[in-house]
Amino acid sequence: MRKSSRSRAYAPRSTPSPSTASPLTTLDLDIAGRNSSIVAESANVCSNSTIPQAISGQKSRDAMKMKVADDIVENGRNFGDDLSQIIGEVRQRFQDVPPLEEDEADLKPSKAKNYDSDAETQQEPKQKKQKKRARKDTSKTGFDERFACNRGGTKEQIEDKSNPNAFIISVFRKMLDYYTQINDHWRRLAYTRAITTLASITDRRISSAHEARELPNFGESLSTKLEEIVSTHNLKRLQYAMTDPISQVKMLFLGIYGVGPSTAERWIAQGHRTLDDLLQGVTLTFSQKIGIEHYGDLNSRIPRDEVTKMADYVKAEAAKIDSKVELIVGGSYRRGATTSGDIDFIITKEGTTSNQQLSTFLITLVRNLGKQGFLTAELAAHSSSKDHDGSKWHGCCVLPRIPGFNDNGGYKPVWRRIDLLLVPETEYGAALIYFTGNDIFNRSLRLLASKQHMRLNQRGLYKDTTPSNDRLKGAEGELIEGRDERKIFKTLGVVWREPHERWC
DNA sequence: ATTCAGCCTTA
DNA sequence: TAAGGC
DNA sequence: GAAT
Ligand SMILES: O=c1ccn([C@H]2C[C@H](O)[C@@H](COP(=O)(O)OP(=O)(O)OP(=O)(O)O)O2)c(=O)[nH]1
Ligand SMILES: [Mg+2]
Repeated sequence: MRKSSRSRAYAPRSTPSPSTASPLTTLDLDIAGRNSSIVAESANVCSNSTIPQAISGQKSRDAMKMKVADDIVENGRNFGDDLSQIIGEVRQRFQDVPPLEEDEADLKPSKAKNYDSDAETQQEPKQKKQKKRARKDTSKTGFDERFACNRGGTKEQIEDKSNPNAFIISVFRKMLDYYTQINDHWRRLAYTRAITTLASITDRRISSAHEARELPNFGESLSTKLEEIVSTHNLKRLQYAMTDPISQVKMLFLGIYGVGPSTAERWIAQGHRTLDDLLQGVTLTFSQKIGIEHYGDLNSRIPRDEVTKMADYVKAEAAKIDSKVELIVGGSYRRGATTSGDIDFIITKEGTTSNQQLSTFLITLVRNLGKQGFLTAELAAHSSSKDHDGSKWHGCCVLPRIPGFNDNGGYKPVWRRIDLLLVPETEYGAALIYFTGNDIFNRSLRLLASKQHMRLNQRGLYKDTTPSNDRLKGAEGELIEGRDERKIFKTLGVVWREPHERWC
């Protein structure tokens, strides 16, 4: 059932020929890439934390250089020089590297380890000071500022200049970046929240652990770190994180589309340290193969004007199939980003009430775009393999040569990730919220909904069947609204925010 | 000890 | 089901 | 990592 079920339908898995990186012309596709976003985490909290293009949670980032197999050439050039050096270092120092201390895992909370994962945090078991700060009474206003969705934020204000604790924030952000890359889910959440707290303080400087401890979202560990930052102007943990060879390798592996914390750590445990090692020593999934093959492309950002070109291309093709179908570019593009990690399309049509009514269109669109060489790989697509109503299509694409636009100094295909989301008109509003994000905004909004005994997902806002009662997705709950974006905000008591104000 | 959003696809 | 991703 |  593995390979067989997968292959049928429209497009075979792609046949990316490493050396021949020019998808166009080849009929049918070779699909590849897609993005891998590690995006930020955290529910409430946010204000002006996470960064759009600067950090953008993407796996990219400077440290993301990589070394690819010699036979794999990206854009005609073999890249990986400096990375090679880093890797080389890793190789050597590898032998006497401590067993990667704790775990940093964000896996299952199952085998919870009690001991602090931070060596430096080892403090005496000082009795917890009662920190039962009175929580904000939100019952009256119905407006809980602890939720990021209620604070909003624009990509501009992310660079909060004059904040008395700006330096502390900057260091915490680096820690956040680190945990984002290393994919430590919950620490990311914790740091995001702490940063939000600090960012909201505009009238004073926090300079001691004691002082910090009184703040929301600041526990023992973060308070201690804050003091260390203020007093020593440095943070050992960060210093270590940035230089630890194993962490670097983990980040390298996490940059591969289709590789998460579990796989990355397993490979490291098995002794792998470079992408070469992986190509030769492990069994890769289809996505991972493409992830490695197009490591550079897929970890690079897409300029806004290029996203626009891609959108035009796809829309034009869609119009030939069914002019009534509407395509909206969501994601960071809709939020006004100057660069995006991928391109996200919402596909809808007036009068539709189910994905099935759109699946035929999708299949045709994908087939046509594949024939043209625009789509180059299929990474996930329920729609094409099953006869039911698949709701999404994830793959890769390459913008063809456009004279005067991307052929300066010669055209070279660049693989980009593309996501298509099928949306019946009845779910348009909820889907728009979902696909516009950002992710933190969404989570905040959903958390807020749940606290009001409602459930928000990409299809709609539902009235739940009691908090404890259900929990089993069997109980759908009653649909409150799915069509209108604004109504959903309103029902939740959240002030309307334009897409560009949803950077959390 | 649990929760931190909620859902879809792949292997 | 575990893992990865949106 | 923090709150409950
Ligand atoms: O964990 C996630 C990831 C994404 N999304 C939503 C919000 C996001 O805006 C949209 C598209 O996902 P994508 O990964 O493309 O993020 P983006 O906001 O478009 O940023 P990028 O520029 O990296 O593509 O899906 C979530 O709800 N949860
Ligand atoms: Mg996107």
